[in-house]
Amino acid sequence: MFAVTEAIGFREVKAEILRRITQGIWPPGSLLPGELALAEEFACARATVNRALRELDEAGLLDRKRKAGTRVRLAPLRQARFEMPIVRLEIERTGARYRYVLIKKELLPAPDWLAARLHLGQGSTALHLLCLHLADGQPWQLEDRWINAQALPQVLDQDFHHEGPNEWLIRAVPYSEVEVSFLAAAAAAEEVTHLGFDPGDPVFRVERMTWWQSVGITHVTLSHRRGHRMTTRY
Amino acid sequence: MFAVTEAIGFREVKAEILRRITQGIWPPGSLLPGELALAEEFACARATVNRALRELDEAGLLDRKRKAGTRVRLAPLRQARFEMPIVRLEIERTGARYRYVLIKKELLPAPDWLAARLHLGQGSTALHLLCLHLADGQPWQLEDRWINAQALPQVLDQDFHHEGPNEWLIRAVPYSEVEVSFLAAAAAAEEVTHLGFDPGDPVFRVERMTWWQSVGITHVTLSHRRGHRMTTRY
DNA sequence: GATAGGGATAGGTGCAGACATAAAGCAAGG
DNA sequence: CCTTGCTTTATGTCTGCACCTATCCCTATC
Repeated sequence: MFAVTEAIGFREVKAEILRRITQGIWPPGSLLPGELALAEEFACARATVNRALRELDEAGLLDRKRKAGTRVRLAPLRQARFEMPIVRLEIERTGARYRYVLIKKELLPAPDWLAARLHLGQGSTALHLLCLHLADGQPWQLEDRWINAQALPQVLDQDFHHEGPNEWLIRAVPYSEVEVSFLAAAAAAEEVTHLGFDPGDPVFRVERMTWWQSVGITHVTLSHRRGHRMTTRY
Repeated sequence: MFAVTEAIGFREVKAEILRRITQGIWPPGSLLPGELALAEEFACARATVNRALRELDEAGLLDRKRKAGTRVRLAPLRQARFEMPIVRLEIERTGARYRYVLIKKELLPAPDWLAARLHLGQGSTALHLLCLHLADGQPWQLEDRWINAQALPQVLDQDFHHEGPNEWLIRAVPYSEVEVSFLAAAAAAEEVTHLGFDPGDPVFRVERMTWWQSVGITHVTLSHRRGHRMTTRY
């Protein structure tokens, strides 16, 4: 038939609005036209404009309030998003051969710091695991994990000699809340022994805690090999 | 009139689907009913189901493909999102008094490593700045910044004695691409001098590079005070 | 002048229907 | 058996419409 006018998609609307923001046509703090006006300008439905604006809002570039309208954020919210895949996949993706070693496994009364952070009651017991993940035989990541044995009695049936607790937990246990921290620390004894650091060397650590409906499930400290970086691009 | 049946919102649909996933009703890898079937079950429009599913997909819990349908991810994509506010706001939010000091400002030929990482041509010049951000008089963050002086000639008119380059850049310069890295490093001379570290102490560093339409704008290394953690909860 | 009430407005979300598009899977042909 | 191409189908997206709700802001009142 006749050439149909290209349908305007939310991506195009989003791109154009982004352009106007980055090029200063709509400077920081300024008020954007209403959704209806934009829909008219772009010759599309308001829902399309809405989605574009909503995504830019989520990306931290806009500030939207009912009745007040949509404004360009004074300082764009800067955020970084990191993917943290399972170690095995991360290693295999580099082309290296993955190997896993269980170094220690012990059932202990939960230490105070653990009880406090996971909100455990007095006298709780926890399974403590120390595991090493290797890439082509080289130490890659040391995993120091505590698992709430009350909340997860089935954990005692696992031997964790051939599969890390990480992958088992992901498969077997849901979580509702997570806290992740990144930090730099001086290499401790176990990091010296298993990752080849010298005492006091800077180590990049990730700490992760998870809860399921307010009950603490697990706490893990992941220590990375020398020179490890967590990088993201967007 | 008569009691109107509560409209089903995408949040409710999302919550119910999430419940079925976390409680194992729809185990990892399983195929969910189609959007149409779900819309019928929840007595809502397909668009509502679509939004719920789309958000769960973005959260990394689902894997959606046209024609193939929607599946529960075998391993939920684990991701962490960090907000990185402007240092001043971060400090003021803790209730502390913010202070900023310019330590060094020099115009230099871009060093090779910088030229390589920002894709600068031979013989480029760059403005090098060293700044300290303090909270209640205590060093909080050391900012070691390089700015492409070719791409941003107006940077030479700034004196940066009363405002950090960070805030000026945010206000004045757009960017199209960003790379952020987190890492642990041994304290270097400047970190020892200005942040009170002992030589070799572990320092948490953030490196950030930005480009505007493929031309490098700035590279910054942010070194944090002792014990700094980057934390997120979700 | 301070405050409480009441539009008017902008975004938030819902619905039903339509077409677009990717891709799985079957079928025909080599 | 392998490749190519078609059909089918689930998701992706858009359109218009409607109603809800938070809020700004103006006005009436104390």
